[in-house]
Formats: sequence, C-alpha cells, structure tokens
Amino acid sequence: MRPDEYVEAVLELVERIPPGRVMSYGAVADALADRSGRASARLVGSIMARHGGGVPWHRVVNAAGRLPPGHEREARERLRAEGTPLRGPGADMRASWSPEEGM
DNA sequence: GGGGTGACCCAGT
DNA sequence: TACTGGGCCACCC
Repeated sequence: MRPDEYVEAVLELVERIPPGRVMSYGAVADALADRSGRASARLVGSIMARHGGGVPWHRVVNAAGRLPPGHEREARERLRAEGTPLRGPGADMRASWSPEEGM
C-alpha cells in the first residue's frame, strides 16, 4: 500500500465515524493495521493535521479524549452540537466507536 | 544519509 | 495528578 493510499484509507475511515461518537488516533491506526500492515498513532495524527480538512476531524481525539491543539474551541463546539458526551477538557472516551460496531 | 519534529501511546515513577 | 523515557514513522531540512 502506497503512502497516499494510506492517507486515503485514514480519511475514509474517519468519515465513517458516526455523529456523537469519537475515535482515538491510536484506534484509527489499529483499525487500519489489518488492511495496510502499518499502524502508528503519530502517523495518523500528522495525517489529520495535514489532510484533515474535509472530514469530521473533530471526531478524532487522543487516547485521553483531549482535543487537537489549536482547535479545542472549534472541536468542542462541533462535538457539543452532535451530542457527543464531553468530560473535562475534551471528549468522554466512553463514546469511542470502532469500525466493527458500524457494520 | 543523518537528525529533529509532531493533532500519539503506554508503562513507570 | 504530572513528568519521563522509549517506541513509533512520514516529513523536512
């Protein structure tokens, strides 16, 4: 799988996250590991930073539920609008979603 | 080719 | 609760 295809796969998966649910960078990397053989939370993070526009990037948070630096306000607002449970500074990880669950 | 960096993660202190 | 160290991997000097 070429790097640009990996990017496509990440964005595709992020688009499938249902409103009101979230996924961590690590979970995304994990879910794609089967299909691509590669898994790196850091890589997913950098992909979202560079190509995240155009997909519901606010549904992807870090493992602690923290929102992306510099976009906390924006992400919080969108999550609240979707009814995503919030806890403390970010999202409530009890709302985390997995691809298996959505099929 | 070598080295620093980052929207990360986990275990240990 | 907060910090640290090691692992991770594409990108950019």
